[in-house]
Amino acid sequence: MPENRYTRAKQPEQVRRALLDCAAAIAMDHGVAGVTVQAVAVAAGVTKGGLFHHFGSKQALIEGLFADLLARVDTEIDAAIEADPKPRGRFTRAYVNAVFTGKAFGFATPWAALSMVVVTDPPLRRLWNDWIKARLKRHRTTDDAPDLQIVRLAADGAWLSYVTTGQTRMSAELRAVHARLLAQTNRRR
Amino acid sequence: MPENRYTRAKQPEQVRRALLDCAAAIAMDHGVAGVTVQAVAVAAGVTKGGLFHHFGSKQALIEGLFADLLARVDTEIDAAIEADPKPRGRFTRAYVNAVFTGKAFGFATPWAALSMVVVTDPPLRRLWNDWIKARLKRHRTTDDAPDLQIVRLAADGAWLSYVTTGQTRMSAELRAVHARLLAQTNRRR
DNA sequence: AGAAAGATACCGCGCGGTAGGTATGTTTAG
DNA sequence: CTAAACATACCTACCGCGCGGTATCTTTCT
Repeated sequence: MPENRYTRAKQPEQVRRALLDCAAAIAMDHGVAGVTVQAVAVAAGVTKGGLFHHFGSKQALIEGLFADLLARVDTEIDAAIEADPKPRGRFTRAYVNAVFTGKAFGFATPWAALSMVVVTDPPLRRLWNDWIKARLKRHRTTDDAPDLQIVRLAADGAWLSYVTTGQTRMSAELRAVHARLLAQTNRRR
Repeated sequence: MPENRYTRAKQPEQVRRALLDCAAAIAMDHGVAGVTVQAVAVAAGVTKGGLFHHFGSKQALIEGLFADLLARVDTEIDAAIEADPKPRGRFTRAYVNAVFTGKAFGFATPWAALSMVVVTDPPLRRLWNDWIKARLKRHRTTDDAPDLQIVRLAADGAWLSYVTTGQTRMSAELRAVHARLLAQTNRRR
């Protein structure tokens, strides 16, 4: 039964998306170590060779995934900022909300797994640093204050705590922290 | 030239220590991915077989390293607490100082590399969770307050920020955060 | 003598990556 | 209009390497 396997519809865009999404999904529930070229390829219904056609190396795949995630975060945060009537702390609030309840890099997202390799991997680290640096510069008129910085750091810490506990749902304690941090961005100091 | 290779002085304690220290050193400047059984063994001047005599598996080695680090942190924090005259926020202050300037798991320690795998590795995660949980319970009379929790979270966030920037020295900005967090533990609320 | 400490040699596996083929699409010459 | 010519997308099969781990032997300590 020599059924021909070369019958795939050619939709490079869709395949690329599928590869990215599958990589994210695998990173999410098998850990970043589970993100092997093979696994991603078969999950996307493609072979390894096909994957390497879109991404020249595993590194390229990871960076692509990372960039994609950052892009989503960007749109999410921009939307939140635009909807925020109060100038001061706009970005910080958007950031905190993104971390705690965001669809892009909140809890229970591929971000959790990926951000770990960010620490290890210099190229990825650069991408992240550039991103946060650019955002801070862009919002320096509304968010450049020591107390807001601490709020953002605490959000990072909360996120880290959440990740290390490995819970799937957010604890009441963390929700309380969330509320408290938001309040802190509104308080006059 | 049949030079005899079995000339090692037998000091198992020292070898064990060397293995742990070398593993830490490698994790520190080659990343956690560089911590291979072979690399650790040769760095400690031992063969793989020798290593496996002390640690039955790689996992055991990692856990041993982790436990060792935690023990150092413990003594460091205990000392700091004992030297602190003011009851409220004792542990939080000790924790913050440990994170920012501590010898055990401050910046530029093997902790940076290791803490990343803590997130990934369930057994290690348990060890960490148990540790912090026990400490918090132990100091609940002095450090169980929402504002102190936020201070600790911010310290974690600062540590994360430091690690992701990959700097070897602490920036002036982070030093300012350090001071600010310490001050926050003393403030009456 | 016997156990602990360590050395040597070897294995299987799964990984990232490559080589070369075959379909499907797009452009262009007659 | 059509068919050759080329480019893109994807597949199959394979490779080398380095890893964690094991089996077995030799030396040293008590």
